[in-house]
Amino acid sequence: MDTRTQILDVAQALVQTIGANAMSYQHISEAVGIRKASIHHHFPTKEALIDALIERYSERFFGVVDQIVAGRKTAVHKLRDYIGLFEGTLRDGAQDKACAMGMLGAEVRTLGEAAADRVSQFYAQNERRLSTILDEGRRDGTLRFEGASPAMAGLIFSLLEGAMLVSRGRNDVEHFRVVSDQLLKLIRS
Amino acid sequence: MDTRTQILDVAQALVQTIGANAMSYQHISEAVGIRKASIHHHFPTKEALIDALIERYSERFFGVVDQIVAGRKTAVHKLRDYIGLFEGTLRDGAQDKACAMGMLGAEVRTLGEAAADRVSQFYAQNERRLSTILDEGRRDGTLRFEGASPAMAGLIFSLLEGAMLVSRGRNDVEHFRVVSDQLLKLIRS
DNA sequence: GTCTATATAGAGATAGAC
DNA sequence: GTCTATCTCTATATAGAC
Repeated sequence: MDTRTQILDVAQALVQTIGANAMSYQHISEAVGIRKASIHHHFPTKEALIDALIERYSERFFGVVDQIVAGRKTAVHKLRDYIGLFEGTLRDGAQDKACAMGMLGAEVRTLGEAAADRVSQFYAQNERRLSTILDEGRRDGTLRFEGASPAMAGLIFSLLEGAMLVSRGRNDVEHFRVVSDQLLKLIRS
Repeated sequence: MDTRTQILDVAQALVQTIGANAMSYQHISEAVGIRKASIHHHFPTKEALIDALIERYSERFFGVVDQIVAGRKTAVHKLRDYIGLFEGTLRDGAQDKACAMGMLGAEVRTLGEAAADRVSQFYAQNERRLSTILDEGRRDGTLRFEGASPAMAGLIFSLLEGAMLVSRGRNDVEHFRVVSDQLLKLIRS
């Protein structure tokens, strides 16, 4: 694996566990096995590293999400799969990882302009995908809820980000499943 | 106002906007108008400052929450008031502030043990209060939902924390209201 | 592309005068 | 209780050899 990828992998894992502000070149240097100065060859500044990390994370995430949305399952199954992405992140590896974009959302006032914009877009685009699934659920009869789909999509996305945050804070990964199961109880036909 | 209180006020506002890791004695020093060294007289370490901040924040928060819970309104109105606490924080002051405990939740892996414990307790205690309101709502007939009250309480708390995070990330405070209104549409009788 | 060496800034923290 | 002065450590970043 090339060094650039290794750096991004380590940096992303650090963002997902301790956040961008607590992440340092020293951390990355030790984990990758190169000197701090060498990181600057691949990413001239920390801001550039974070920007690159966000771009890759978004691209990958929507790659998976769009596959779910375009699939042939019923809407409620698509929603389950979507929720599974978040739960999978929480259960990924030894350390419980948060959504990188959730962590950066908390730190958004300390990010550069480009990064802050991308975080905002990530949220809006997730809600758009969710809204599509919800509309489909009303059509195929697998989902039922009061209110408009975009508002419900906003609720679901905030809920999933919040549940990751709270589950980690409680040191109880299972809490995420309790909450997401409760969501499905509310909107499943 | 005494210096200790001023320091706590500034530190709390900083945690709520940029987070504990981005907050420095330099920031506090400038805002309060004393030297960095003087802060150490009141709080020997940053960890002690954060611990004190958390204790005060929790105490104040539950002071208000318990008044809401103990009031004579219907459960749905109590829930509205509870949600209003979060929205009020978001709209407090010029800068949009997050819940201090939400910010610290994101940073929980970088906190000391005492602080991490208190964050965890804050979450659990909020859910307990919410569960009480939800039980009451089923009794007084103002709330209706599938599933158990503790699970629903977990959902609501994660939702509110997540909605604050996402609303700030989207740079759209109104988003919080859209989401919280949608919640009420789902569970109001 | 990675290294050593270094620059510069800022962090949290301490000692001791007033 | 606040100050000046200083310490130590770590942060991001750069220069230039290999």
